[in-house]
Amino acid sequence: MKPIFALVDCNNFYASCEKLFRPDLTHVPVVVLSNNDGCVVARSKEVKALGIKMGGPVFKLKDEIAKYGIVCFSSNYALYADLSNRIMTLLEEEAPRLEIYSIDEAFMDLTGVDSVVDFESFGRSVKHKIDTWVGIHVCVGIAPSKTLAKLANHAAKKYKGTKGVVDLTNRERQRRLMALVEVGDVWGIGRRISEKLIAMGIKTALDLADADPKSIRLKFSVVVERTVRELNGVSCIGFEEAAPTKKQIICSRSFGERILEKQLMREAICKYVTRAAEKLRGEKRLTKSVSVFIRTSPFSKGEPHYSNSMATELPNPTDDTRDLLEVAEVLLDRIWRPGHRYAKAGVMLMDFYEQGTYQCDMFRSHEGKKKSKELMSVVDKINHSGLGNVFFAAQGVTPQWSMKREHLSPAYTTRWSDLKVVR
DNA sequence: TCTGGGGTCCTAGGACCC
DNA sequence: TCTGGGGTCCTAGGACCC
Repeated sequence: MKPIFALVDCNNFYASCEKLFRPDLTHVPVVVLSNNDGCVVARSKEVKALGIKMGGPVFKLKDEIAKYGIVCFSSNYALYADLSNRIMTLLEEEAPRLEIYSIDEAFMDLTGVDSVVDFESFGRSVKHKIDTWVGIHVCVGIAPSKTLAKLANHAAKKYKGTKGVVDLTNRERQRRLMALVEVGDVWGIGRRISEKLIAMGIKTALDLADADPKSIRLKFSVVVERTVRELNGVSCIGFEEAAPTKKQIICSRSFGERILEKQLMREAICKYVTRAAEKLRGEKRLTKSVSVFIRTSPFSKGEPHYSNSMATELPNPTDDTRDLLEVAEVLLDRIWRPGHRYAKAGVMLMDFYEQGTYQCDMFRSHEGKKKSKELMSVVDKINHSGLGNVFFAAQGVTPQWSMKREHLSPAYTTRWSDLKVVR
């Protein structure tokens, strides 16, 4: 049977989450900022209507923010993740199979569903449920490939008449829509490739669908060839129900203030190592490779730039924070150059092994490994319980370098004291 | 003064081997 | 003077996504 996909995508997700608990902001333009309150990462529909672009640095938007009374929020990932979980849980009840694609969108496998109910009615009932049970509005696009489902969702968002649901299983309808969509709006076609396509005279999604897949492959890559086939209703990107295991883990941050002292940088690196190790244990994996990078701001003029990274192999795969801290500090010693104003640093883990599959060397006792496992699981348990926070002293107690979050909303859904009160 | 963070996949080219 | 062919592995860089 030919597969059918639905893409459910939340409207202006982060901005909608912030508005959910602030009815006074219902029709007010709202933006959500990146870490350090640096760039705009989400916009409410009022802000989009003002023509304000995604990703722009906030300091360049100061005039517009004042002029239109735009309300700014620092990103509050605990809130967004919690609302995302509620939505995904409801979606799981609706479809036999669900692929959670990102924090605010998921693919549903609707293959065969039309023997029970037509696709559009199905989409409408899903939308109604999320809209009313969670209060976050979603759009639904339905089509025989993921790329077309993305396109259908794009149309559901753009055209009011669709009321948020588009069934794009009909070929004629697919072609009519594709003729209206710019090639750069197709999933998988970014800025670089769309520039090249336009120069070749391929301007719309339909032009791309009608291009010869073989010659597209020669000029670009198999990835773009796949997109051409997907636009023609041939599903090349399959359904992935289980989240694939991670191949690398990165923890990096820009600093709230520039770092000049090595001791402060050491604290930051230790903090990132600790977080990365927690994620690694969450993935139930061991790592054999650690890398550390530090850099000055690429934007600052009139000061020397410095950027460096270094990686190392561990003798044995590990998930013990202490092992990782030890090598990370050595790496930092080797790349640290005094006299720079550092803006960002990070830690990357890669080369993962499943727990229990690696042949360990004979110098590390079995007893030692067991102790390490127990210690790490106690640390993780305490930190997840909300009862307290234990950490390694190396990361510092009161970091001066932590990020700026001057417009943070309360933890409405994850902290008792921040619960919304209705009077 | 102030420009995010975390991922994946593909390709080309070099090193090395027989 | 003549200077192959085929394969693998690794890495860096580019491109994309949310």
